[in-house]
Amino acid sequence: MSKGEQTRQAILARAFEIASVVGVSGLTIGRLAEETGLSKSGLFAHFGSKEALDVAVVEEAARQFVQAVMVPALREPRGEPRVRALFERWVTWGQRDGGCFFVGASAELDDRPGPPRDALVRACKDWVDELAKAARIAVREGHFRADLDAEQFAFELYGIMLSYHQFQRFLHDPTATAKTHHAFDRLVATARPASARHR
Amino acid sequence: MSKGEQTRQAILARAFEIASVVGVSGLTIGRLAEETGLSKSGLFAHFGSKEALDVAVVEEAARQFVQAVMVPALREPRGEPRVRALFERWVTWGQRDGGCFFVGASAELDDRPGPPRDALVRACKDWVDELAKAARIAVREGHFRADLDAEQFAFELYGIMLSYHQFQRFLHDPTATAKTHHAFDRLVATARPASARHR
DNA sequence: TGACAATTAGAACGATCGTTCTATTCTGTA
DNA sequence: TACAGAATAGAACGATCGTTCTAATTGTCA
Repeated sequence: MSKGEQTRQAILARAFEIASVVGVSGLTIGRLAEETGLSKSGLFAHFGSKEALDVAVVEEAARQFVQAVMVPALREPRGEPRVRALFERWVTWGQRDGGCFFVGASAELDDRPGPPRDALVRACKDWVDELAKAARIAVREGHFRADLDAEQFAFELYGIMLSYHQFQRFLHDPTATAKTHHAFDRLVATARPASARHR
Repeated sequence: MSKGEQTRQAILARAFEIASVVGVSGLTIGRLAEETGLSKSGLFAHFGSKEALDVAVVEEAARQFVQAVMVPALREPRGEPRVRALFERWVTWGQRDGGCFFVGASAELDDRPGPPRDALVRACKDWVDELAKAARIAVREGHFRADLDAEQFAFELYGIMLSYHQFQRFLHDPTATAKTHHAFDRLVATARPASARHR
């Protein structure tokens, strides 16, 4: 890895952390230069524009998300265990400083068309597809009932995660984590075949 | 209403619209002055600081939410119909320009302590309490089962709404509305007494 | 109607934004 | 080791941010 790519990577790592807290547009080239020990222009040269930096930050976030959530969860056994692992690691991911990058960025960019938004939409869609796919596998494994709507399942799972974020990080509800797990357990219980719907 | 309060109100109405689209910190005094036909300083004098303006915008949003969602829904019959009305009007509220103000503002302010955040938290908590209260009434009316956890119900309802917002406004999923209603129907079905859990 | 207060405009402030130059320092290779 | 190109620094740009003055205008009530 050349010197340039090396510092570029260091910049993005810090940029991702900052943007998780203050948002994509709250991330400023001046502050980022300060915190990485570079000059504004020196840093700027790595990206060419703020918009390109934003895109790179989104891609860095997606990269880290894959490493922290998807890769480990996909090592779990197919079916319900994997669905549960995906969810658990997702929740853990949302506990880092500034909360889930994607939750904040989605709300920020939903009315701002352009490359950064496009990159973020792609990442989120991939994630939803991954959740639905895991649910379909659980159906195939017999853990979930045959007529389960996997995309509907992903939609509702996503909602639980968003609600967790809202109650935990914003409302500071001390029972947020407990509510989140109850909601997940309830959702999974109704996804199981009628014969296994105990709990 | 004096001239001052009159223009102040006109400013806030426009400010709320703008902030719904570009966020609270995206709302700029210069732009707001431009769109209301006032000078920057003339407008500024009504609030004294940007932070005070932000608080006023949050309060204006809460005022409009009460009028558009809560007041009409509370005229519906107690129990499940009222729960349904609250949810339906909530979804409709989220379809205005820029989506639900509170969804965007919550993500924006969750890491920014201060009066604007405090005002927003109060408004959101009031709303969660209202949802839980409606669920408790539905229990009392016999529409929902006696051992229902009303706060858990409100948590999950909130999640469905947030997921709707994400899938509709951000991911542009054409089935977002259908998924939202399915999720709501499923949630309500599991809230009903076992004897009435058809559907 | 006249006078006092409330309201608005206009100009300017320092700070910071993204961006563009030019110049300097560093790195990798022949 | 010398040289070409990559990487970084520094200064400056116009624009816009929130804010503070002072001055002019307008509304309100005796």
